[in-house]
Amino acid sequence: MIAEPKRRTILRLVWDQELAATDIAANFDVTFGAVSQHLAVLREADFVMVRRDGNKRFYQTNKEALGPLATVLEEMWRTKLRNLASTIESAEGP
Amino acid sequence: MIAEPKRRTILRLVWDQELAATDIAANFDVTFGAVSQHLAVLREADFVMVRRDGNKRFYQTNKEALGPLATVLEEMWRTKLRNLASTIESAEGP
DNA sequence: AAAGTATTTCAATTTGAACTAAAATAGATT
DNA sequence: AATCTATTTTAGTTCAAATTGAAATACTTT
Repeated sequence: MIAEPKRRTILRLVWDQELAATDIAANFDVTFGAVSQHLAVLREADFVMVRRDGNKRFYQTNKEALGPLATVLEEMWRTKLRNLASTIESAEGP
Repeated sequence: MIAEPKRRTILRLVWDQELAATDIAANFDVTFGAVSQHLAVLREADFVMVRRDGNKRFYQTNKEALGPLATVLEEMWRTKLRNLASTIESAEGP
């Protein structure tokens, strides 16, 4: 779930700012549709909130729904734990 | 890589003792070949050392090659971080 | 209303990892 | 040398998840 690196990146992108789906998608080199599907997964897990404004949908991380994971992720991005998850996921040896 | 639970279990099994491939495989309910392939992955990453003794190959975790991951894994098995990795991998929302 | 922009959803494809079964390698035992 | 035990390797299968491309939905602008 949050193992998927793109989804973690998305959570980080909208961690403390809203971004429209387009702007989120701009950060990846897969199709808009693919990103939209990642957003759907995050939405279903309630890990992001969506605000509709006219045409656009603004996403933002729902830290509360993340519970203890919120702290964990913040730690990961901030400290020496930064690469823990991705290391564990994808460590390829020295 | 180390995201794969069986591989983490293997590292744990041979964390501070040597075990022959057979004995490692006995801990899983997949075929011997499958386990051997996990061992191959760990070998290629240099995360395990192999000692050949006659017929058998004795495996043991190469903590040094793991670097900081060694500590992280030990922590995971010992403390509240226990489920961090698996939580991150498989969190499915509230 | 027609055309454009933003986004989601769907069906089909691709990809990659793990698995099985079987063949190959190699040392040990009879 | 033939067989047995231990292990790896290979080829092919399976399965889930990510991706694509296209169609569908919905709001905006002209």
